Amino acid sequence: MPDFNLNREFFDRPFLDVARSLIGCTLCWQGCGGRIVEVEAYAVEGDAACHTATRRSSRLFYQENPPGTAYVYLNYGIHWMLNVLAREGILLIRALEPQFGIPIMQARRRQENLRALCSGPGKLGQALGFTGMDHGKDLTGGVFRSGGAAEIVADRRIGITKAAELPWRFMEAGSPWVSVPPGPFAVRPGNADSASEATSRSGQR
DNA sequence: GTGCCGATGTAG
DNA sequence: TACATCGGCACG
Repeated sequence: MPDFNLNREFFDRPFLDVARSLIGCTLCWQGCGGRIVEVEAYAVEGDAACHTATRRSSRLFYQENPPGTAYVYLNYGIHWMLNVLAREGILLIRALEPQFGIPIMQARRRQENLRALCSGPGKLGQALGFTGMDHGKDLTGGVFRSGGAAEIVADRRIGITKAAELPWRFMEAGSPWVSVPPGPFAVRPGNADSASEATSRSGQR
């Protein structure tokens, strides 16, 4: 089984490729983390939901930092969101299967249930202890490591109002650790007939 | 199970 | 003012 560090070259690829590749990889931050099962992608150009569309400071940050840099920000005044810069895009790490430092994460979350530890970007940020102090840090030094093969499902992004129809929320198929399971619009990337796939999926519900 | 709602910081 | 969210509470 391959287990190598995800270096600068890994993140310096088209951001959608990086997003898909991250599923099944490992994230370990100061002893806490696990297997990544959900990642959302935002395009630096032409994506109304991306911070770069409305924030000059965000565009500047993207321009001044290389792929593999942490983009951490506070949302709703409460939740720290972990993102990683990639080529032409920013990737939100939304959920992972807890594997490392579980007692510490349980303490930070004040939550015993493993399913509730990292199943959402806010929970993940709290469990791993990310804060604004980590904004701008380099994550290519062993934080991310490759994992085994993963079957990918793509669905619409959630929690946003602008450009929400883009199928840029990537998950591991069948994973019980995601924030929200794939819905009727979910597709397997690379499937030519996504519409019929979505129809048959919704019909099985 | 569903749905509403308040918390709380900050960029624009 | 609008958020890339979450947990608690009401309901039944």
